[in-house]
Amino acid sequence: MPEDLMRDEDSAEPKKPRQTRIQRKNRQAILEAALDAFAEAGFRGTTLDRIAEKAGLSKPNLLYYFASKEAVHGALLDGLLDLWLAPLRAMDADGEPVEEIVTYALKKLEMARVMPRESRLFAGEILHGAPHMMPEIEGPLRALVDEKAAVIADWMAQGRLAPTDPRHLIFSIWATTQHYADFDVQVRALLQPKRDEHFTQAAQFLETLYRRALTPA
Amino acid sequence: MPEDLMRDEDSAEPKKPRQTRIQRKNRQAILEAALDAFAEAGFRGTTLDRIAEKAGLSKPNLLYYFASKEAVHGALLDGLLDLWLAPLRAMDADGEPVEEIVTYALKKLEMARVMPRESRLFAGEILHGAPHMMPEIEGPLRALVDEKAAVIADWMAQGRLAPTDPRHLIFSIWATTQHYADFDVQVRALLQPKRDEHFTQAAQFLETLYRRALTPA
DNA sequence: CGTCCTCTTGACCTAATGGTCAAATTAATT
DNA sequence: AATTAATTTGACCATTAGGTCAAGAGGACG
Repeated sequence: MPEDLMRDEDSAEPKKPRQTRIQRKNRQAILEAALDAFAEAGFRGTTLDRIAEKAGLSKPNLLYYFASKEAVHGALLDGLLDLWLAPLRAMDADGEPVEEIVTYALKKLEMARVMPRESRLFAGEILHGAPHMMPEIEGPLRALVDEKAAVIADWMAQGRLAPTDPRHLIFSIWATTQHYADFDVQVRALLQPKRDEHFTQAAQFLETLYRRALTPA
Repeated sequence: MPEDLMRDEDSAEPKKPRQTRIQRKNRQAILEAALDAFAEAGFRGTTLDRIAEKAGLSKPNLLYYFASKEAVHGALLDGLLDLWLAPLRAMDADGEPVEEIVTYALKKLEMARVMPRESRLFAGEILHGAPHMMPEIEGPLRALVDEKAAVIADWMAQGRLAPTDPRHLIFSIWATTQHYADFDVQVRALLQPKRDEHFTQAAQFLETLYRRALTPA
């Protein structure tokens, strides 16, 4: 999974592979292990030994691939926002407004289901003040939100969507969908323990919620 | 604030004060400082020295009042769930359904505004698997949710509320409201930096959202 | 005002943890 | 096969952090 989170230095110029076979494999294993660990216990709660163990390496060997614990964390975070926002980017100004938004919410829910670790990693980062991600949030994220909020506002102005605050609408979609990843243990504890069935219910609920709230009178 | 989170041993039998004036003051200061610290940096990211410093005590002195870091954390968590669920408890089966739910959501939002630290403390706990709170979640919380879900289901059966999944409805209220506390830095980074004005907007948005989605056709 | 109990602290201990390093081992390359 | 470069690791180090302890300072009260 963290494949998506790894910056590939040489995407434009495949001059020198730079990454040997072994390197690629081990970096990969480290990021995978770290994602697991960080999502579970947070940055401070995760030890290098634990990551190394999960990755099947010795600690010094891990540090041969990443300069520090921070570096591992940073590598994970680097690609995360992009990955996370892909569905929002895909929201099409030329589509049918209600469908676009419902689709967005459902895609986001699906991501929460398939990538709960990424969601938790992100949640932890924001919860503790976004020390690493602030620039990306204030830059690209804000730009994207501004853009899409404008699209939604347009739809509303055209009467194709019941009027409400576009930004808070987006927040509510983030909140309701990520909730199923970030508060997973709580959700599971409060529902019957049928395997992931609740994601289907959640999808139905959210579709109903947003369809009712946004379909123009 | 953590006054509410402190277990008062002697509520029924005021036999022995047990708590001296100094004790009350210092325990209080410690919990207040710890709430700040834990909410900001999480359990593992918070040091006893930091708490002691914030509380204006020496570390050994802090440990005179609480046996361990765990104990401080536990003391904070102990009262938290009760405090957190008070608004849901207040939801009245005899009230007007839509109003009851909208009121609940708005109360919850208000709590997120007034007690963001408590919200973050809770979020961190759940995010990392609820190691301390699981019993309370599976016990009292689940019971309360079951009870209120039944009330909501009743309302829906009576046609006084548009039908949908009651539990997921509750989750959505938790998610959308707590989002403003837990993801505060993100919310602020994406909106104009007007002081807490966004809580008013959020209230309007949420009221609209739930009113539209729940008012029977 | 002396005694007992509460409170406070400086010094100290130990375990955990992030990180280093030189030496050894293994893969590439010629 | 030899040489070079990449990879791996055991031993080590320094710092941090949770927690202890014995002794001292402060308060309550007969």
